[in-house]
Formats: sequence, C-alpha cells, structure tokens
Amino acid sequence: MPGSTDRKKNRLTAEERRAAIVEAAVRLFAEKGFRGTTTRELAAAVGVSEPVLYQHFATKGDLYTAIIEAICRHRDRDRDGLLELARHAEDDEAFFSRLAELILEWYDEQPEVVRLLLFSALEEHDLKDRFVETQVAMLYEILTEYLERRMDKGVFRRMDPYLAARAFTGMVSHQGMAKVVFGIDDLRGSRQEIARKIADIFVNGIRSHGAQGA
Amino acid sequence: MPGSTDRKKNRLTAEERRAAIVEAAVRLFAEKGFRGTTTRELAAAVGVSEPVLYQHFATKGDLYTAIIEAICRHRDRDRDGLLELARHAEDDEAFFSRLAELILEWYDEQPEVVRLLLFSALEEHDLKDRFVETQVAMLYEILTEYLERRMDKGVFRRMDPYLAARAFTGMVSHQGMAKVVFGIDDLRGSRQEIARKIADIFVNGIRSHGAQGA
DNA sequence: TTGCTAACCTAGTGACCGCTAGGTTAGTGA
DNA sequence: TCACTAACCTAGCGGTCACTAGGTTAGCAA
Repeated sequence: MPGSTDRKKNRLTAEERRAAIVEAAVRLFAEKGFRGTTTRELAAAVGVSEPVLYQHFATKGDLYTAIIEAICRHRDRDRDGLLELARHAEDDEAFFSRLAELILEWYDEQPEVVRLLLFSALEEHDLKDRFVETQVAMLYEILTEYLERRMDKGVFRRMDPYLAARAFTGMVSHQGMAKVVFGIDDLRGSRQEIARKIADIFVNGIRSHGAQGA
Repeated sequence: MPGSTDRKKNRLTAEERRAAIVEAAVRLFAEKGFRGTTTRELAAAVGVSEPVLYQHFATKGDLYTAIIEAICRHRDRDRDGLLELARHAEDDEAFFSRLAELILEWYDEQPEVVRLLLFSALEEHDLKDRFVETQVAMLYEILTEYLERRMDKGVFRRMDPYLAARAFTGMVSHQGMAKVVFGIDDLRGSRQEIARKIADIFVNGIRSHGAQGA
C-alpha cells in the first residue's frame, strides 16, 4: 500500500501531492495573484517539477478552481456556529462584540484568504461570486434577522436593516482590511477590546433613545 | 507651432500624446491590474504603436509611476475643502453626513482609482504607500481632531479617537467597496440619504448619553 | 512648393509564459 | 530479489511578453 504514514519517503501518494500543491498555491496566489504566479515557481514551492502539477490539474485555471472549492468547503463549517450564536443571543453588546471578534479573527488568521478574495474580485474570477453568494449572504441574513427582531421589540430604532448590517460589517472589516491589505495596525488594545469598542459604538448608534445605556 | 487646438490632426504634440497615454493607462490598469495589462493593448487603446509609449516612458513601470503622480496631484486639490469643512462644522450630523457623502462620491465617480489603489496594495506597488501617507493620513487627522474637540466639550464620549475615526470611515467606505469591487448595490435611497443614515448611526453611537438626540 | 523635424510605424529581439512528449526511478508486492 | 507501476524528471514546444533598431511621414516654416 503506497503512501502510509511513513516519513522517510520523498515520493508522496497522488492524494498527498495534490494537497501539497493546493496548499502552496493558496500561499502563492494570495501573495502575487493568479497572473503574478508562474507555474515554475509554484512547482519549485511544492518541491517538484512542473509536469507533476499537470498530472493533478489540467490547467492553471483548474488549480485555481480547486483552491476555491477547498476554501469554500472549509468556511462552510463556520456557518452552524454563527447561526447558533444569533439564535441564542440575549445581550446586544455581547452579540455584536462576539461577531466583531469572529470577523477580526478571520482577518488575523486567514490573511491569505482575504488577499485571495480581493485578487479574485479584481481579476474577475469565480471566488468572488461564490464568496458573496455564500459567506456574505449568510452573514447579512443573520444580521438583518437579529436587527429586525430587536426593532420589533422596540429596543433598536426603526431603520433599513441592510444599511445597518453593512455599517456594522464595514466598521469591523475595514479594520481588518487596513491591517491585511495596507499594513496599518495602529490601534491599541487586544482584538477582543477593539471588537467590544466597535460593538459599543454600533449598539449605541442604533438603540432607541429611551432604552438603557452601556 | 505644432499641436494647437486644431482637431483635424492625427498627430499630437508630445505633451498631448503623453496625457492620452496616461488616461488610457489609468483605465486599463484599473480594469486588469499592472501585470494583467499588456503594452500591446495599451498602445491599441491609445491608438498608436508600442514604440510611441516608450518615447514617453522608458519602461512599463515608469508609466505606472507617472499615473500615481497624476492621481496624487489631482487628489491633493480636495485637501483644502475638507479642512475648511472640519474647521467650520458646528452640527455633528451635518459634518459627518457631508463627509460620508464626499467619500461615497469618490467611490461613485472614481471607481478606477479605487481599483487602481487596491491592485497597487495587493501587487505591492508604490501607490499604496503614497496614498496612505497623504490621503488617508489627512482624513484621519481631520477626523481625530474633530472628535477630540467634541470629546473635550463633553458632547462625545471619551474613547480612542483613532478607533472611532476608523469605525466611521469603515462604515462609509465598506459601502463604496461593496459597490465598486463586489458589484453589490442593494441599498435603497440616494447617496445623500445613505450618507445621512450612516452619519446618524455613528453620531448616536459616540454621543454622550446626556446629550440631545437626533 | 519644398526642406526639415518631430511624431510615428514596421518588424523584429531575447526572455519567459503555460503546457507537454517521452524517458527515468523509487517503492512496493510477490 | 526482481518485476511492475505510479510518481517523478529532462528537455523543449509554440506563443506572448516588455522592449528596441531603424525606416517612414505628417505638418509646419520658409
């Protein structure tokens, strides 16, 4: 049986090699974009020759598609946790603070996915649409649902829930984008503290004037 | 004297041709990025042959630098108007609403500059640093100054002015980014109305709880 | 009308791109 | 030990890239 857990081999099984290629491709495409990455340097990063890439992926574009699939599959697992959080949330500050923290965490821990997504949007690849249709749509669904529920209770002021949702995600992800894309990281405090402060501004901004303060 | 206002000529003066090249380059680089744009299609877009490009710019990179200069010079003219706005502002809602409107206007009217900036940041070109050091720094200077002034007066709550400034610009520019980069434009209402609603959320979010409501 | 020159073009250059034909070898099962 | 095969490599294909040497011509001055 080829390719068990043996570490002495310098030949991998097809499955292992494929995974290694995808991993290196995510790193390189995130760093230099699709057009900016050559199959030569990709092969060098994996530690094999170019034809090995083409045994697993017919074209460079197919490799890009495979990466998209891998990322989307990985991110779909976050879905359930987020829905759970929204359903059982009772304290507004705590809910938005936790949500902000999760988003900031994403920027911190997966900057290569953020860059990949931006490259994809600018270069008009498919990841953009896949991402918007699944991840973004889910986040907005959760947010607008929560906001409308609290508006109905009179805790939040009546307003366009989509605008409010975008305002919130904007406050948070702009912070993440500044760090990942522009290298600006000048805010004091931990990720949790920053998330809490942003949530505080937002919740106070949409709360009915009669309701209790922070 | 060559190259006056005559429209029948199909030969331009060096100055006119140079300007035409820069104009076409801004459009193409914004659409497809630096790496994604070839000198062939650039020449075709201008309506000349490739060597003409190289009579004005020694390399493709030099042309990119020239574009950066042109954009930065153009945007520096907005500086005075913004400073004026901040100094004489009395009504908080009006100030932040106007500021939001100006930022949204920028995304609407110069989407190619936005894309150029993002490409530049991802591809690690110079426009990123030039932009951050001038435009972004100026905007944050104006915002933090205004915020600290209002905090001193007790109208706004005490908080990190940089975090508040980033939260505000985030709310606004995330909306612009969604439209320009991801093609999402689902909010109802005019640009002015959206700006007003965003400013409303922000000002209520940072105002002292004893102060007057909207 | 003609001569001059700045603006332009044709026709390439070497380098590197994505991709492939065909040969080599490491690791396994018998 | 040896044969088999899946995993690998060397060498190079046609095409396109950024860039250029050297010739052509439009448009102005006289």
